[in-house]
Amino acid sequence: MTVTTATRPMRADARRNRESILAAARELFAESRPDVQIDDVARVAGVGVGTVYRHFPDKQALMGELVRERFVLFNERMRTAVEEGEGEPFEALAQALRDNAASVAGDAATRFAMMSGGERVFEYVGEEKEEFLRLARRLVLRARRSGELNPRFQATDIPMVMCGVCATIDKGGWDWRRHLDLVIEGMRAEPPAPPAG
Amino acid sequence: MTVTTATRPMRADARRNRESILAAARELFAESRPDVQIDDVARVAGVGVGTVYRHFPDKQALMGELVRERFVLFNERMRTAVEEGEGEPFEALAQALRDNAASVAGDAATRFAMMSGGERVFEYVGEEKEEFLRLARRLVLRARRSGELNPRFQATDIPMVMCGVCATIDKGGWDWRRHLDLVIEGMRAEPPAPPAG
DNA sequence: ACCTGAACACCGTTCAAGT
DNA sequence: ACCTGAACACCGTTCAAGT
Repeated sequence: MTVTTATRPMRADARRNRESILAAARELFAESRPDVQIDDVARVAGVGVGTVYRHFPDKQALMGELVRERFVLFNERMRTAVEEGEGEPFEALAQALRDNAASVAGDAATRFAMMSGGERVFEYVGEEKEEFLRLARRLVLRARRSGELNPRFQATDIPMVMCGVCATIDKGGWDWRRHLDLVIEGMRAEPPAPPAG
Repeated sequence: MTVTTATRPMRADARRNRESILAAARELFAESRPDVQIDDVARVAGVGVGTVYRHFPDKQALMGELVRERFVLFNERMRTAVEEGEGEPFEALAQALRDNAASVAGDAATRFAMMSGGERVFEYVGEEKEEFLRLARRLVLRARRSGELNPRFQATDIPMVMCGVCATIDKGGWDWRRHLDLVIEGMRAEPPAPPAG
């Protein structure tokens, strides 16, 4: 007897509208710098404002869905790292971070949603965030056992550093790859002390 | 013949008002989570809204001044590191970063202004930002010469990593000290290759 | 020279009426 | 069951009138 949120299938037009709204949001959030208005999202999606609010209780929920979908991609990448990184556990972890960072770097809409959407945005990503952490724990544990990962590094540090790198992606002309590489260097275990003498 | 922005002294009541407004802004930005209204700033400062706008062209300018004042403190700390860190250049740099991060960590108002104020906020901090970079360059150069700093680390990486750490200060229950320590480990030069054999 | 606050503009959100 | 868009509420900003 499992408890599932009973989501009966949507009417076809409603489903289409929902997709149009998300597509419009992605387009507008990605392009416009100052801020995006729900009226514009509705217009570009070809629906009334009320329809946007029928699908998403408020603006943050709409942003939250963009973030949630990005997390689904993060998790796919993390799963690949778990499955295929057996041989080089540290490098598998590092490369998953690089790929996920590149993934946000290429998605201005989600970045905007994550950064300026406030905490509430992540309320809509609960399940995916948990799955992310489960996968992170597996990657971290394995890399730690291989001795290449700094033993003080924790799985929860992964979203932390991702957030840090992400925050610097479109500011100050900085180079996020350089930032991430720096962090990855910090994640490496210190090499064993040289043989005495 | 130097060009200075001719700022004639303000009338005493105007100066007092300006200070009240900044104090009110600091108080409100630090406390209220969702967002702060200019009307509230004016009320707490005991002035009319128009007075706020007479002193600060818009909300971002007000936030910008909070950030600017924090940068003045950053720079004081950086100068101390330059002057007193001769003996241990890497540690001097690292400790300046730790102290400045602690400084923002204890100032929710500025943090809020930096994070949610958008790029425009930093337009009001130009001079202090340049001075910060000058000091950063001196610290980095010296630490690099000592051989303790990763030679690929640049002065402009300092605001970048500060921004990254800062972005994670009041989210997700993360530990910013841990985050910064990780980055500092990444900044360290790799130890010389062990003697062949 | 500076202050005030009512009025305006803008944009997130609601809801009565429609299919 | 879902859609529409005019109306409302909220808040940043302006400006005519005041000292």
